[in-house]
Amino acid sequence: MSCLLGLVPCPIINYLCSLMSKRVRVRFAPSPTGGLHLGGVRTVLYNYLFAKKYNGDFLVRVEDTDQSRYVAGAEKYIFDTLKWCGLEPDESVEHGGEYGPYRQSERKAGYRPYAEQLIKDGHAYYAFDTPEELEKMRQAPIVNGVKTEQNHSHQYDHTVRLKMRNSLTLPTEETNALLAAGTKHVIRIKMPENETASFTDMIRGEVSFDTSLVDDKVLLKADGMPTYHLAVVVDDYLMKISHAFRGEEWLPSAPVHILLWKYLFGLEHMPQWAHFPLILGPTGKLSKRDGSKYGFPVFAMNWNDPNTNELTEGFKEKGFLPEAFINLLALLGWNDGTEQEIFTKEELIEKFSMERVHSAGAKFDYEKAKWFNHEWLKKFDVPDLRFEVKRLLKQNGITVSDNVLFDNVIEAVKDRCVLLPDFVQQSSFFFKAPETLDIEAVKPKWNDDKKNFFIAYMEKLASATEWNVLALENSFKELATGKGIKPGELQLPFRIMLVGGKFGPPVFKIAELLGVKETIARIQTAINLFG
RNA sequence: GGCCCGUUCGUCUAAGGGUUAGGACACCACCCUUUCACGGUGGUGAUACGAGUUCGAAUCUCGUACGGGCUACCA
Repeated sequence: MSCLLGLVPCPIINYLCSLMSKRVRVRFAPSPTGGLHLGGVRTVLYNYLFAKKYNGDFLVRVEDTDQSRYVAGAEKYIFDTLKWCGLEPDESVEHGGEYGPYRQSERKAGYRPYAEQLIKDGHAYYAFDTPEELEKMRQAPIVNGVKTEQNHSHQYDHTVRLKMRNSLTLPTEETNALLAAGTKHVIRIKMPENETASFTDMIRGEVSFDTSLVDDKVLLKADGMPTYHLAVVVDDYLMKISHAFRGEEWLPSAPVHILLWKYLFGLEHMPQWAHFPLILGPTGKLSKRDGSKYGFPVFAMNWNDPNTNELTEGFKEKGFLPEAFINLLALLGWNDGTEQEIFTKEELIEKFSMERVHSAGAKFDYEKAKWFNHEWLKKFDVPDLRFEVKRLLKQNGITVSDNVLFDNVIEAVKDRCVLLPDFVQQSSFFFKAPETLDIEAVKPKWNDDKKNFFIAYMEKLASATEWNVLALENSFKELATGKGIKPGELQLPFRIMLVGGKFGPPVFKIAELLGVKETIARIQTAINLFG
């Protein structure tokens, strides 16, 4: 890592130089094991924003090398999520590109040579230990043969590797014989002793590790698949990744990756790294369980686990707009330094900067998330909402035939909706007379005077020459005053007649949109009902 | 247990040695509105603790406490 002159060890200059000297290429590497949760989507988002900001490439490759956890359908789900969020990759399984294949399982054969090279160079070794032997090793150092809370696991590291069955302890001939016989084995990295592995995190600054304290991670599994550690380094190199961003949970494995870069390709080719803070739930790291427990989604879209047949609700189905979703996610751990909170995707791309991402974890607040959606609903114009609202109404058995009315209704109603499904309650009554009226809200104060008022009002409406909010309101108040009733006392009954309940836009606005015929019909129906 | 990361209102955060520690969500009050909202005005509310450096510390250093992550042939 050096800047152009190679003299000034300044991270910022190095960083700027790296931006100038190579094309920005970032990647997201999901494992197809389930739904994409908030943290996952935010990782995608920050990767995407960074790539787009510097006119770079955003690549998605799939980590499907753990077959025991592979879930059919999860890969498609992940790409569907990216599509919904508007964060589509430039290169991926689905989008093609010149660095494929983009599934690790399809790259399987390519990883072993790198692991073998490490062995040749003395940085890795074959290990033949069986699961039972490993278990025995982990039990061994425990005092009095008892596992305790304080001392429960033991690493496969420099303190024990010379007591295990591997190519460091076995004679060369025996190792070769075992390999020739096709004995199950893994390849482990040989972590050096007393070295410091360090790097400059774009968010946290310098982070360093004592290599003596890191274990000899498996690089190549017995089935020939690479572990994440080998795969991420090899693929990032081959795919020319310039910046690698991932969650904070990866920070402890950084020394392994740093060493692999050093041994395999040279540290000067290692991407710039940043580790994002975790997104926390009410009681700790946000988990799938938090969703059902506290009643908010944790996945971007509905995830139906084919193994358990368990459905986890998503933000999409809950009624969030994708624009609001990425907005709220972007602000969970980043801000642009001003007081602006509502950002379009284009603004986020323009203003995003990795240096302003927080280093501390952020607790997810569902109330604030809903506020973002509300703001976006208000910000949206009617045409932006037609499709979704129509779909929701249809789902609830309401067919819209009058498109002019439909637009007017959306306009009248959208500011009072927080989530998309709120449109159903707020607008159904415009297209379909309420099936039940909240009689209890009217009955106690209902009397003949009021009844007569509405009978007279119907007549007045029937002959009205003007049909708009102002005219309706004026004639209503005139008539009420003339009959010696306070107009205010009549507004609630009028609302119940038209809407069925105590909600919706201003009552005269509703009457205006409903039109003369429907308004009179509803008053008549209600009068009959109230008696 | 070991290693790593972190710590400003209940929550998300601003403040890069000098501010009455600012904003947003939530909450409360009032205004608007005789529905519910939107909107407007105001209010309650924070630098984890202890040392040190400094004329001056939320800010720099150290320690303590607390929280989180990792410690798999999972990613």
